[in-house]
Amino acid sequence: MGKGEDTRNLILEAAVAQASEFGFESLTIGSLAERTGLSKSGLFAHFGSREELQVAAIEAAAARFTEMVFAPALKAPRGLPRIRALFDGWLDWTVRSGLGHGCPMQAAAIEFDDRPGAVRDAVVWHYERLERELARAVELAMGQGHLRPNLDVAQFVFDMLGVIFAYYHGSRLMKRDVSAARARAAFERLVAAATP
Amino acid sequence: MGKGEDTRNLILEAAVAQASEFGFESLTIGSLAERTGLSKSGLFAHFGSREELQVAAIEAAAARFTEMVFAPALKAPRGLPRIRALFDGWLDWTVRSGLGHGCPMQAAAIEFDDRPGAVRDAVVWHYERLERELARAVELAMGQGHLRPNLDVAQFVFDMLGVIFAYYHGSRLMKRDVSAARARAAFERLVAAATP
DNA sequence: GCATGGTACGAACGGTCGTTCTATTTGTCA
DNA sequence: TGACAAATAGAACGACCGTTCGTACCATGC
Repeated sequence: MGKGEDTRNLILEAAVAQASEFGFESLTIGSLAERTGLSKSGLFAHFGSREELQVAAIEAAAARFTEMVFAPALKAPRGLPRIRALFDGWLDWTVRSGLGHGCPMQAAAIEFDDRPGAVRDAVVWHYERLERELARAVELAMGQGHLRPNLDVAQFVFDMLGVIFAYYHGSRLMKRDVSAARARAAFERLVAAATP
Repeated sequence: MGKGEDTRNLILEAAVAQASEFGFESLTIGSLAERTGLSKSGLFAHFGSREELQVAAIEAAAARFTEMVFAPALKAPRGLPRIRALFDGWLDWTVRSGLGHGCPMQAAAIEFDDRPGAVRDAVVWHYERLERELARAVELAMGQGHLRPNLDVAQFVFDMLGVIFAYYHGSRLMKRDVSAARARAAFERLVAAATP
């Protein structure tokens, strides 16, 4: 495909980085044009509107998450090891992605949770997919006998999300180095309560 | 004090409501002027800058949280009942406050976690206070014998925050009615693991 | 009843916003 | 290489941004 595709990907890379630091509301045509060295109209031509640009940035962030967290976890043996790999990868995927600032998906989730529209729909869609995949990994672990068979899967996913969110809060806002250790401790207690 | 104080409070009430729905980045002089029926310059005169307005809105939101969550919980007997009161009040304080949209403090936490400045400082300050008060309540419960004496207080606070954040995620973004029940179940498991 | 000072208004500033046009450059393929 | 399409630039638009300034209102204390 043409060179337009490359430019588009370059723009989205810059967009995800900027959203990680300043949120999706900061994704303006002008600031992204300056960041990428394009003209406003040249950049705009790749997307029909600002909203489409934001949606594309969500998709790009989700793709990066899949690549950085899910794909590596699939290499771990199914069951508890894979769940651990998911959790570990989830904790620092933004840093390993070179984003170095907050998780863009969570930023989008907060920014758009009360704003109906295409962006919100995209965020919800990706979180549903994420939680579904997570639930599937838990069920696999139950099938392997790593987790007890009467485990409430949705509750386990809920609890695991809580640990991640508390970690983001502690590390990104409060800048506490101890947050990673706290998150791992919480996760281990969660697993211990779910083993047969 | 004069009528200026009243107007200022009216502005801040509108600001907190708007931040609950659209975030603190949406707090523009123009939109708030229209919302309150004031002129732009008339509203602006109450604050030296937009940033000061945002800080004042943070303070107002924090004051509302104290009034709606902490103050009622202090009426509960110290120990576990008070912690339960804090948790219950925390879950739906925005609804009882007439905000009806997301928790403004969490929105501010995400929006400003990577943006140094007065707003971020205010957010961090209030979360530190909140977690300190929470830790004090836990210590009181340990003193009462409701929680085991070797409990890791900071870890308990971390876990409790996680439950709250997971609840906000489930109820505000994913619009799942079951989130409150999941949050209560998670909290009860947390308490059960912390009792002597 | 009148001065005084806090309170609000209206107009204007330079800048940025998203978006729309029309050119112009650039890349691709016969 | 030449033709044609894709990709980018440039200028302009109306709207809104935060902020400043000069002026009017209006409540209060004498």
